[in-house]
Amino acid sequence: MLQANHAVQALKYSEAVVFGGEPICLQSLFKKQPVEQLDAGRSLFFEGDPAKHLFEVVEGVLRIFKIMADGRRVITGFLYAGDLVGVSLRNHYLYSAEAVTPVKLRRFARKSFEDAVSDSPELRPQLFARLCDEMAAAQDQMVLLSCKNAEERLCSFLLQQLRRKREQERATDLIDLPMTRLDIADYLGLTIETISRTMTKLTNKGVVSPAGRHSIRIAKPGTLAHLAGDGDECHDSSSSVVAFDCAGRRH
Amino acid sequence: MLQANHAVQALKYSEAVVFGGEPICLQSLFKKQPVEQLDAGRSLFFEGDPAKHLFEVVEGVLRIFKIMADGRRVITGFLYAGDLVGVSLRNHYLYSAEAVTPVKLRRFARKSFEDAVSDSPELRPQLFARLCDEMAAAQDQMVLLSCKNAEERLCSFLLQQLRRKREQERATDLIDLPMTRLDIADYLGLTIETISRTMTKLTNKGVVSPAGRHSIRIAKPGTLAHLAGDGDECHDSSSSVVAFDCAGRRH
DNA sequence: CGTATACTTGATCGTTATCAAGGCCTGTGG
DNA sequence: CCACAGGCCTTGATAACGATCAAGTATACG
Repeated sequence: MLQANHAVQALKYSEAVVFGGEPICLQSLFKKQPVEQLDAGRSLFFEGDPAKHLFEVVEGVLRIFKIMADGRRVITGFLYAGDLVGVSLRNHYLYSAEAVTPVKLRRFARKSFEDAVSDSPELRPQLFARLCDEMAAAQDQMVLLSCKNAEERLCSFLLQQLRRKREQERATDLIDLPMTRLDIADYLGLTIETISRTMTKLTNKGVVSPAGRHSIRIAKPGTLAHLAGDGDECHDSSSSVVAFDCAGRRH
Repeated sequence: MLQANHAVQALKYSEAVVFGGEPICLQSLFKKQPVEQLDAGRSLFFEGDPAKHLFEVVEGVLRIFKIMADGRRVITGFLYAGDLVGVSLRNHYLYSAEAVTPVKLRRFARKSFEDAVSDSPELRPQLFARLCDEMAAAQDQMVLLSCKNAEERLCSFLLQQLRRKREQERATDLIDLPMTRLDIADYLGLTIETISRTMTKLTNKGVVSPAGRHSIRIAKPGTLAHLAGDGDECHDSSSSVVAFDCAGRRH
């Protein structure tokens, strides 16, 4: 959710100067703010807290999650450098946020942020686009949680990590997983044991090979994509009806 | 998702006239558009289609869904009178939309809508608020799909319907379910058999009593809320840490 | 080096999917 | 008005997938 566009960040910032200090991209808004540090495992805010600030992740990884009445935790997303935290809400945070790794971030007062975005015809569509990306990610996650089995879920997750890595680095097959197995389990709606077993299964199949506890090598990205079960994203509009008729029934 | 605010619709529309034709609420934008009809079961658009239009639901119920590669269907939401369809996207629809019941709706060109909202300092926060509501709904659905068992899921769904009904009608205990069991199943990530069995179980417990195929009486709303397992929405920020420590592990 | 934490593996159980059959509304045509 | 057909729903039997319980192993950190 709220994927990064930080590749063009520096460029946009220089453009901002040209337009008499009017920032052109969302990140440039945060540029003047001091960088704050958050140790691994520390909380940034809690679900239900008054939402006084937004944050931009400068470095590190955050998890955002909800706790159910009986103590079960649902991680609704991980946030990386360039992502914004705390946008999709009104008066109170929708979720809690914690540092997975040591995190560097910039803080922005909610009111000022909203005013700045509201005043700028450049920033508004950018914020809107981010919300839409976040919405699309949320829907993909619903599909995953509704339909996919353990293997498909884990493959989808690994694929997601691989894609993110490839956006910032050419031709990588080594991805790092800074979060724990429990984090992954709570994100995918599974248990740590199932994560562990499925990981072993993928290793035995030769799809991945472990490279330390928080790192993994993707040996067969194609197989991984196939096992993720997203069906190569074939959005043939006319075939939707057909697919509905011969609908399988697996959960 | 995109909950209705239609109670204040008429008022806002009259205010719009005062401000020299500048519409004050999102629905008033659609007021001039002709009402279109869609028979039950017919498609409004397909996932992946170029998103040329937005729609306002005037009457009836829509389902929005995605079809997976193997034909499985995930219903990501139902839309009712006052809801907007097709907002959270960019160039292509994120999901398919079909009429559950005969539907009346108003169409608006995407470009015109975006221009109108972009130009209006009144409309912008309204659209933003709707997106946030939609996001909150999506996250609740993720929690449901991640953690809740069949009974909790069905109770959550029934409670959702009851709340919606009560927003427009005082003290109702009779709700109608225009969608089929298959729709409910695909929305809750279950099968029709499980929906049926759970419904019977709730009937035996005296929590609900069936009133025809597409209608149901909520005999014990309190029990229903308790069984839904949302824990009375107790957002005590300090207790989040405690809850995490004694976290249960059920999926 | 030792301890705590994270992870892996194994055995068993439970919930829900799946397969199968029967019953009930709904709408249609005689 | 009734009979029939089709879809929709319910109920039952069985199986599978993943949760849970339990034990053992590896890794990070003091």
